[in-house]
Amino acid sequence: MARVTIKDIALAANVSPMTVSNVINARASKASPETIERINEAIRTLGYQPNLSARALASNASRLIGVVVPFTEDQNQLLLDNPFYAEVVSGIESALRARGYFMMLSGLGETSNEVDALAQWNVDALIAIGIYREGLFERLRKRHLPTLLVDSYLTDDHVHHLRVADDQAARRATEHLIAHGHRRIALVTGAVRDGGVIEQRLAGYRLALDAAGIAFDPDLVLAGSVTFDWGIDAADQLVARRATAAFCTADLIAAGVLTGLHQRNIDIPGDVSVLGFDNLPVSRMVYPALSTVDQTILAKGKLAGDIVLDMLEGRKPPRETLLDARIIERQSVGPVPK
Amino acid sequence: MARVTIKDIALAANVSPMTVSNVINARASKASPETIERINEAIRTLGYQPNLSARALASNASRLIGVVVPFTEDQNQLLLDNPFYAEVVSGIESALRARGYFMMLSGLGETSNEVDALAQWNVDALIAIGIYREGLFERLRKRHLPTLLVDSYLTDDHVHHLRVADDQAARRATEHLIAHGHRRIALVTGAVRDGGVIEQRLAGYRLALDAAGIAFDPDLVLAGSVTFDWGIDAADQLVARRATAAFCTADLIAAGVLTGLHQRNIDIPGDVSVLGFDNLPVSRMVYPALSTVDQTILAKGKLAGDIVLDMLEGRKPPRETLLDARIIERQSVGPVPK
DNA sequence: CTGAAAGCGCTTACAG
DNA sequence: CTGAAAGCGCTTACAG
Repeated sequence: MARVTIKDIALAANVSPMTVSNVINARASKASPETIERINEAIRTLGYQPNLSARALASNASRLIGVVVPFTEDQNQLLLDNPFYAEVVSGIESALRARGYFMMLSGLGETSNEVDALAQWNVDALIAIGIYREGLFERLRKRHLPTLLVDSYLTDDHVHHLRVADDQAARRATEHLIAHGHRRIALVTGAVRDGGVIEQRLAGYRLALDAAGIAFDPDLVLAGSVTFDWGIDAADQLVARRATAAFCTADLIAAGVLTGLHQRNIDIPGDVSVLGFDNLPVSRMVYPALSTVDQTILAKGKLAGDIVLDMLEGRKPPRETLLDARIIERQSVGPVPK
Repeated sequence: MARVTIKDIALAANVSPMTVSNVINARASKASPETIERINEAIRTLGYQPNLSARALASNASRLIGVVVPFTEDQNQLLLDNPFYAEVVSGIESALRARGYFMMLSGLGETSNEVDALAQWNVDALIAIGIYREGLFERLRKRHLPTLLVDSYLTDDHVHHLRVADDQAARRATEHLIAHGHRRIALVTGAVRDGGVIEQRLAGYRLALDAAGIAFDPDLVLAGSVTFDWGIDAADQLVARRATAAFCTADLIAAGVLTGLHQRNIDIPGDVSVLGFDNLPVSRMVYPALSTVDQTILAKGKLAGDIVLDMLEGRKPPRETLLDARIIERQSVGPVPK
């Protein structure tokens, strides 16, 4: 039982292989209704499955989209430490699947060449999530692949962008805390990097402070990494610096802050208010339930998929797509203690 | 700048394309050191990248592994609702990448034919996670693809298995609760299905009860779904049925139970003890930190990748691989209240 | 140690 | 509306 090919179908339906190809690819008006019916019948009875490698080779288009997610060298896996990635990827996958494309997912290290690997499969386009390192970016731009950068501020004429309006979102978040009477508001965050998302959020935070006439205190910016453990550590400094509220630029960090605060028997939000960012599922699971900035991650992923396919199908989506974020009020933010 | 092919290399190095092919594929002893050096030089300067579609077509092997994760029809995305999948997939991806294979990831619905899609790409093998439905299984077995089932008890001669020793793990978990003096121990779980993992855990739970001389009470088995929300609801019944401890067959459920209990001002573990299963990252983030059964998910994913590649490379791994699970003690389990 | 030839399963101009 | 031919970029026996 060798693989059934287009030739077998052609034989069975009494046409040439090329007519079969035309019918399969729905190039209408290229075959009579009867021919089409005969061919489809043959496809059904013989159980024909197109060979996509062959198609990709011949047509120079693969219907394959490469998705790269950064990972750090020391922990060699992706998705894991931040559920954010899982959710974006999930959104992308469903958007692609809905439109008949396939996803090739790869982690992307600092030095290695996973992008090359994807290129070898002739992916039609690339979606890169959270790329900020210039080096990687250079590597990406060398291939003239249609590329969508999610959550990156690196600029280039040949690249499309999708992100939330980070400065605005951070500004609103900070204002939310100010509206509850807080003035000593810490920003707990990952590393601030050029071209990264956190830089923008820091700017939004400062804008809100300025507008409220609160002096910016660099000691209140606690930059570490986007991890639960960093949040636990940051709780110490929060207390030491007498902050009454913490705006965390990731729910993962916020969850850590909550845990760190519990360990010191500090009441949330009685003593300290905590606001997150992302609205990950985990934000509902912690105690107290975390107030956070919703960035509709899943929708973002789907949109990423759709934008990239629009690019491929010549629908010229805008170079930059900005998503709105809104605050979800739960139990972790309250009025400033007297 | 057309694509540089094997021919270009051959031309530049003054050999035939087939020698280039031999060198690229490291078929040793097939070329003199000088030839090899000349070819590699040409590859470097011309920036040659093999076309994997062409290779797959010609060699009838793709180095592509299909990974399918079930999703439910109503919510059309994968990974999302259970971080467990994200972590397994992450493990698989890194194992495959380390050995030069690629992962093709797809959601798998009840009725749809994503497996067909993967087959069209000529994946060399399939890893299916959490497949229990007979229908799907039939579809899988029809293709004579090497297949590894993760967390499934469906049996078939042509399939390999990887899972934790669920009955044993559940038994030990229940015994852990019994050792703390509990006798009214609820089992909070997803739907119990033939060929599913939960069936086995239920069996282990009963074994532990029997061994301790505790009568099995069907009212104490709370079966819903593997979700946070189900956990919240289950908390009500826990109270109504006067359970002093809950063994949850997933951390996600346990997180919900914690939240539901908090809403009723029930102290954990003072009034009710809660034990989870999985040791997801979230189990550290909830309050109190969740005692749980560690099933080393990431390692499991890596192992899944390695087993499948061993199969492909003719190393004949055992048909069934069983993982051990151990209990991680944190703060959610305590002595039975007097 | 190296090569000429055929073929993997498709699609793409080009004809008719 | 349909077909014969060439080609996509590789690999695989088979020779020498």
